[in-house]
Amino acid sequence: MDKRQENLLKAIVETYVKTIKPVGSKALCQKFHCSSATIRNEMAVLESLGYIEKNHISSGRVPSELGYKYYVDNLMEPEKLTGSDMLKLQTIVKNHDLVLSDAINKCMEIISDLTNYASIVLGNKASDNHLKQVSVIPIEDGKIVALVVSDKGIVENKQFTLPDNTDIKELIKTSEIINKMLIGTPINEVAKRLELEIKPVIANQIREYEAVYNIFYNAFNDFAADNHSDFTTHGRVKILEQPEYSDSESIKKIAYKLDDEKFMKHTIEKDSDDINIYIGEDSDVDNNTTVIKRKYDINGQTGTIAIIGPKRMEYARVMSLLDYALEEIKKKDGK
Amino acid sequence: MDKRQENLLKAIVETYVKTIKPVGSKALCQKFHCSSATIRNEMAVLESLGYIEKNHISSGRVPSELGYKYYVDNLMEPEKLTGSDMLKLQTIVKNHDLVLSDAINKCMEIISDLTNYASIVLGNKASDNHLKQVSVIPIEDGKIVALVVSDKGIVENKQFTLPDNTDIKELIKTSEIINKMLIGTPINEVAKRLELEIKPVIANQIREYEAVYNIFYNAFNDFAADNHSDFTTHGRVKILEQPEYSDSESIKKIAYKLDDEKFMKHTIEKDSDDINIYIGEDSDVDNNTTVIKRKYDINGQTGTIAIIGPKRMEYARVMSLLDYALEEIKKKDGK
DNA sequence: TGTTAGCACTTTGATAAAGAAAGTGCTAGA
DNA sequence: TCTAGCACTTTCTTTATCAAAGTGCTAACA
Repeated sequence: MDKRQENLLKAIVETYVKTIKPVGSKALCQKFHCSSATIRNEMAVLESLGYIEKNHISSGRVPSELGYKYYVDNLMEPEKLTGSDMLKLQTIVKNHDLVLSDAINKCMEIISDLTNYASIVLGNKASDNHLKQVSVIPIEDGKIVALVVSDKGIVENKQFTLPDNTDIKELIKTSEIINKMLIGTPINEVAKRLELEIKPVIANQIREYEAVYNIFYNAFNDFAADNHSDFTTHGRVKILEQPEYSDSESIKKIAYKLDDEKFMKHTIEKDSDDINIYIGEDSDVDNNTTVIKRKYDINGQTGTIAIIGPKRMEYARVMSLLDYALEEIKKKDGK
Repeated sequence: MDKRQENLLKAIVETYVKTIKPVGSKALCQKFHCSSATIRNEMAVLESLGYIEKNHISSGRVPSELGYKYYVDNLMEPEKLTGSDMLKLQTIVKNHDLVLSDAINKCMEIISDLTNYASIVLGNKASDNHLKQVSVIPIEDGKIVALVVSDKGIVENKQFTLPDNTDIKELIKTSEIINKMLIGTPINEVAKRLELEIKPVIANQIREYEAVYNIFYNAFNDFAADNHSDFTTHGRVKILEQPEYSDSESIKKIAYKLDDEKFMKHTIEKDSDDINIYIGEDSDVDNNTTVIKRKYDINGQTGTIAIIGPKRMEYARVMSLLDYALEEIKKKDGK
């Protein structure tokens, strides 16, 4: 591919992203100062290389998956955000006195609004959360709430009906023992240590220790790997405005995928790179869909954010929006 | 309307619900032991009364909104559930040792699965929740988590960055004061009492009392009226299987509504009757949609459950499913 | 007076035909 | 190496046709 062919591919991708219509040779004459026939010849080359495709023999060209990939890897230029886009993100970050995770969520909500793509925020992994405190609070009707708080501020709670013969005091005593012995343990390892270290200890001190043990065991299991609730989606409906999802079959497909938390988590956690762009087939969502995911680490708080939209995505703009949002948040969180 | 006309309306509604096709006169001959012409004459009467409609001059008949209402109020007979339906609900209620609210949620999820309608569970109102405990837990980076627990077991948590000059001890001391003075207060009144009763008290005892006060004020405000998180939707995607939502415009419309928590809460809370059935226009969702809502009170735990589906809903079956689920839960919770 | 057979009439929905629009590939000449 | 020209292809839209389904009405019947 020579320079002109690269420029042509770039122009085809960017025109198609804007117009959503297959790009014909005539449309690009002006930009390249040559005739449509010349463009057609070059297009034939790009097509033989697999970067662009035709829907049918006499239609304009559409970027192929390979074409998008080449564009993203080699041709895309960073896009300058509009003042309005920047302002909206700034307003969020500055005006509200939000903690980090709320600020990230708000920003991703805004980005989803601005672009009509869906967005996802996935917080720290369970293994990055360490036990800070467990407590037991009696509520009405002989029930209790077990609370688990991690050092990152994630809170999980679960209600239990207090088994007969169990004294609330025994639960509280056990929670104190746990707090003494297990603080700082990665959340997903607590259940194991509970069995190995706590159970033998309470066996001597607590009367109904089996029942008590089970309550804590269940509470922690809910908070264990892959099950913590620090996962938020925005714009699951907004994305339906994209014409790629305008027939009911596509709508259902994308809606089901976005609704499937387990699947989305897996897609977003699968590679360990800082930035991944999964285009079409690679997205595992739908041949027409792209997932852009990106890790963040702001003063030790880590997580992943992702944007889900059509393959025909405004790649440069999305990258800039994510950059800008993370930078603004970092700036503010630092001060 | 005489008896035969009522039976005819009943047959039209039930046939249409099953077949989703306008009901012609021929289809009902057998059932009524008469000719299609007779049925046509009776249909003309029902149409003039506004209970059924035609899509076009030569199409079969479809129940009108008024027709559905009449059916629900006067003609519908309680439906015997299939063994399989009952079994699925029983399995949930019995096998898992779930607390009440989890059991209700699970059941509504099952009902949504069984029917392909969406379902909603709305727990106790903020005013039914009374303060049980507030606590402050320091986490990393000088942040804290403020926890509010109600007597119904609802837990809300909010992170704050600890303002400079604020000592965590002052926060904890304040939380103890609140726990001493305000336990039992309806959650939505706490913010007010905080200002009137707590603020003056801590003004003398706490150094940076303004900052401390603000943290608790904000924490409670989040838990106040209409903002508590005890609201769950199931089957927002499942409902798209209904042919009423098969063109993209209808899909988007229902998806937006179901995604709008504020709107759904309002729809489900608006009347104070035990059971309300909002058909079509009345549902405020969509002319093709019905909302069935129903309050429950199981041993003092109150709330509302709702089913959202097409106007062409299996009314009798849904009512029976809701009845059965609530009864099973009540049975189990009592023992 | 209620019921029914018969028939003309209407709308829908599927299928096919026709023509315009958009765009390509290829050839030949500059 | 570029370009003008042209035949060719596919899609999209419009129009026509025809069977299917169902109604309303009339007239006859029990």
